[in-house]
This record gives sequence, C-alpha cells and structure tokens, in this order.
Amino acid sequence: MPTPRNTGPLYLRFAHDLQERIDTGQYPPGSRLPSEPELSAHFGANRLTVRQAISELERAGAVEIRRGVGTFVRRPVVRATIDVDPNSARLDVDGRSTPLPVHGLKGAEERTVEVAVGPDAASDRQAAEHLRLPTSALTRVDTLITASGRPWAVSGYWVATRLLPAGFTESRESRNTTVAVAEAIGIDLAYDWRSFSAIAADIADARRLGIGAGTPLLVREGVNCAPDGRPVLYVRRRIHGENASYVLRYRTWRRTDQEPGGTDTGD
Amino acid sequence: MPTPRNTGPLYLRFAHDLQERIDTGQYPPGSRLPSEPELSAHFGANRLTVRQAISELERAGAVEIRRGVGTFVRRPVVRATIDVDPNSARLDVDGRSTPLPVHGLKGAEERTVEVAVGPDAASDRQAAEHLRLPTSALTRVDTLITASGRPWAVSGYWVATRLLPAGFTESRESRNTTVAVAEAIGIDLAYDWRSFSAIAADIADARRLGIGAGTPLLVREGVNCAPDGRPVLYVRRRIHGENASYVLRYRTWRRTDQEPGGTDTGD
DNA sequence: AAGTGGTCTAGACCACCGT
DNA sequence: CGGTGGTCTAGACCACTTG
Repeated sequence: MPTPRNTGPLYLRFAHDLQERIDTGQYPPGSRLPSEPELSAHFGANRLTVRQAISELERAGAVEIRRGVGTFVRRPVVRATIDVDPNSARLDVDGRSTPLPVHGLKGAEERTVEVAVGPDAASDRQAAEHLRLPTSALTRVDTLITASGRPWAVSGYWVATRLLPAGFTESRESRNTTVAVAEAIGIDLAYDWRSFSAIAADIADARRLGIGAGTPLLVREGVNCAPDGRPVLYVRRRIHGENASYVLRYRTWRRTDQEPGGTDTGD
Repeated sequence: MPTPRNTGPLYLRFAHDLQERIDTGQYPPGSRLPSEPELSAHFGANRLTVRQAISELERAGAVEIRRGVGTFVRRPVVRATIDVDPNSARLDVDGRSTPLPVHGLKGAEERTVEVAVGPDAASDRQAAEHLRLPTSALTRVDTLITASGRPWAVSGYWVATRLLPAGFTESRESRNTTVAVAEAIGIDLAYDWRSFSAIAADIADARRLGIGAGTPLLVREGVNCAPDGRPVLYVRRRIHGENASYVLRYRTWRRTDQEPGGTDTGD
C-alpha cells in the first residue's frame, strides 16, 4: 500500500489528496473540482501552492484544465489504433499503396510544413547514420498530419537529395508522404525496420501540435529500403501519445470493419 | 522558420530564448546554465518567472536540474533496444522460455510488488475486457523491474484467479514473470497481440519509478493465449520512455551479438 | 560557509468564459 | 458582469551539494 503522503511538500500532499478523491469517486469523471480559491481556503494554503498541486494532476493526465471554466476530472481517453501487420514487409503492392488501416481517426490530412536540405540537428544525424550518408547529402521533409482539422502528428522524412526530382520540394500536400516519396524517386519501398519509443514533446513539436512542452509523444521511427536492401528513406513520426496506439496482431490477421473508409496515413 | 517569441507570456519567451542558445551551441551539452538569480537579473524578471521557463525546458527534456548544483544541458539519451520478432508468435519453445533479447540493459531483476485479487480500477476493467472475464475473477500481479538497482519498468499481469495454484501469490521474485505464470498454470502461451502507446506517468507509477508525474512512459500491452486461442494472460508494462525502444526488424532477423548474456525481461 | 535549486506566502493584475 | 484559471512580483525560508 503506497504511503498516503503525511510528509513532504504541501503541494504533493494536496495532489495525493485530490487524486485519492478522484480514485474513490468523490470527484467522478467529468465532474468539476472546487475552484482554486475554494481549494486554497479548504487546504489553508496559498493559491499558488494549490495550483502546483493541480498542475501535478494535469501533468499526470488525471484532470483537464479549462481556462475561465474550471478544472475537470478526465474521462478515459479513446485512442486511434493502427494495425501493424507483423508479417508483411512490403509497402507497395501492384504499384498501389497499401497503407495500414487506422481506426478511430477521422478526416486526416498530411501537409508539408517545411523542406530543408543538408540540416544538422540531432535527428538529422540519426537519419544520416541510418541512411549511411552525410547530413549534407540529405533532404528533410517535415509534415503535419491533422485529423478533423486538429494536429495529430508531426513527421520528418529524410531521403538522399540526389534521388529527388527537382520539383519535389514544391509539393505542399499529399495524402501519404511515404508513397509520394516512393513515386517521386521511382523506387519500390519495403520496410527494413520500425521502432517505437516515447519522448517528451520538445518546445518546437509542442508548438506545432498545440500541446504543452513535455507532453508524452509516441515516436515511430523506421527505415524503408529498396528491393536490393539499401536504406533509402528514414521516417520519424511523433504522435500525441493520447491519440494513438500501434497494434501487432499475431493471430488471425484481418482488417477490422468498423470505421469504413479508414484513413491512410502511411502507417 | 518558427517564430522567435516576441509576444506571449514572459516565461515562454525566456524558455525559447534559452532553447535557442542550446540549439546554437552557446550552451553545449553538459554545460551549466547560469544560476536562477543570474538569469533573473539578466532577463530583468522575478526568479519564479525564470524558474517557470526552466521548468518548461526540463519538461521538454532539454535540461536536467541537479539540486544544489545547477541546471545542465542534457546529452542525447541512450536507450535499451528490445527486438520484437515480427514473425514468431510463440513464447515457449521446447518448454524453455525464449525471451526477446534486450540490448543495453544491465543487471535486470523483476520483483513482485503487489498481488491483488478482484480489483476494479480502469486498467483492471481493460484486462477484464481483454480476457472476457469479470474483474472479480481476476488476479493482478504487479512487478517492478530494476536494472542495476534503478527502477526501469512497472508491469501488471492479469490472469484468471482459478488458474493459479494456491501458493503462487507467495512467489516474490522471478527472472521472468510471464514465464513464471505460464509454468504455474501449466499452459503453453503464444502471443495474441501486442500494442505500443505513450502515456504520462500517473502519480502512483511516478512514485514507483522514481520520476516526476507526467514523465512520458512507453506502454506495451499484450494478450497471450493458450494453444486453442483462448486469451489467458494480459500484460501492461510501463517503461520510463527514455530507457527503452522496441524494434521490429523486417529483414534478416538475427540476434545481435553485442551485450552477451543479454537480459531476459519477458519482452 | 557559500551557492544552488525547492517551497511557500501575500497580493496584484490579466485573459478567458459563461450568463 | 462575475467567476474561472494564467501570469507576475517581492520577499522569505528551507534542503541540498560542494569546497
């Protein structure tokens, strides 16, 4: 049984106190917490101290703060689920793209945000390593995927500059950037590897996604390779953690039939 | 080019200002930022406001704060990588466990922290749904995996109480809980599905992992099933996001030979 | 002992939301 | 308009680390 804080900083005690009230149903999902002045009076502490406690709950995902309205207990989140076929390494079939089905994501669009040649940040060096090229030989395409108009994910695509046709940097919108790149360079792409990790949103990503710095992001990285096995494309996508879940189904692989016309985002 | 904040709250402007100095190498990785009083004087703002800016950078993972010492620019993190064989759904081969190789994780141990019968929280209801049983019929085993003595991941294992032998709740330590469960119930387990997502550490997990609430966690969920396909075991593991990355290799599947005696954590 | 970050207070003003 | 949360200040004391 975890200790119910009778020691330590006040704001942590208050946070645990409030969390317990949420857990026991005293503040059920959707309900409003007492206002900051009310809690301040109740705990006999300064409003800033109470705010720090509430801030802990918000960072932990337990409450949602609505400015000018109040602080509310969050309901369980519903994630979009993305099926990853553990067995198929092919991205294209018969020249047509077969993006993975995404369930629970509506009205998705992928828009190019920025195109840079020969960048040199941490992720650029990562890409260079994976593609076995110097950063100066790479072009990076950054995109933003929105769903129903709201930011859903940011992605970076790295590919050798010399493979890209001259006009490529002009294309500003596409339904699936991986497929667009594959078509532009005229190479049939297959998966080499993919990886999943979690990071805190840095300040730049936070701004583009309209979330706070430090919000958990699900990171999907991967390399696509040519038929001869040479790595060609490195992708690094950051998705607001609450919005997605990648699923590997090992038994009976079948497309779920809910969400007809499921969005294809290149996942 | 992202806007260099000339508007908005002071603490965000300061945060962007400092982030830019980090990006441009004015404050290189490992270096110390000016102290809070120094920054306070430099920006001409209250120390609390400066602290709020630094707090943004810390949440974004850009700096590390060491109490009594200073605030330092973080170096790139090194993650343990866990290979996921996309093609094999079998957990046991010839009655021996074949856990997945983990690279970069040293001195791992899994210890049972708590055993509960018939719980009823959000994740318990999730488990009940996946196993198609009421929560009252389930036993949950919580474990903590440490690496070199430091917390690495917390896990929950849910299984039908009636399948477990009487003495199972006594076992306090095992090298691999999934295998221990499989042996205890005498069923050969295979993967049904696995999923990856990212969440903010809630207050309970944060305490067990020794991190702050809201820290990004990589969540691996999964169901293991019996040979006849019935779901038997539901696992939900939360790993400090910075510490792990799951990798699916689609080409030449081979065990990497670095990290000999690689730890087996049931991944 | 000196310097660092961590917590807390009291009070003020602002921005946003609903009625 | 009144109530909510968001930002900022000035000042105080504490806990921790290093020399």
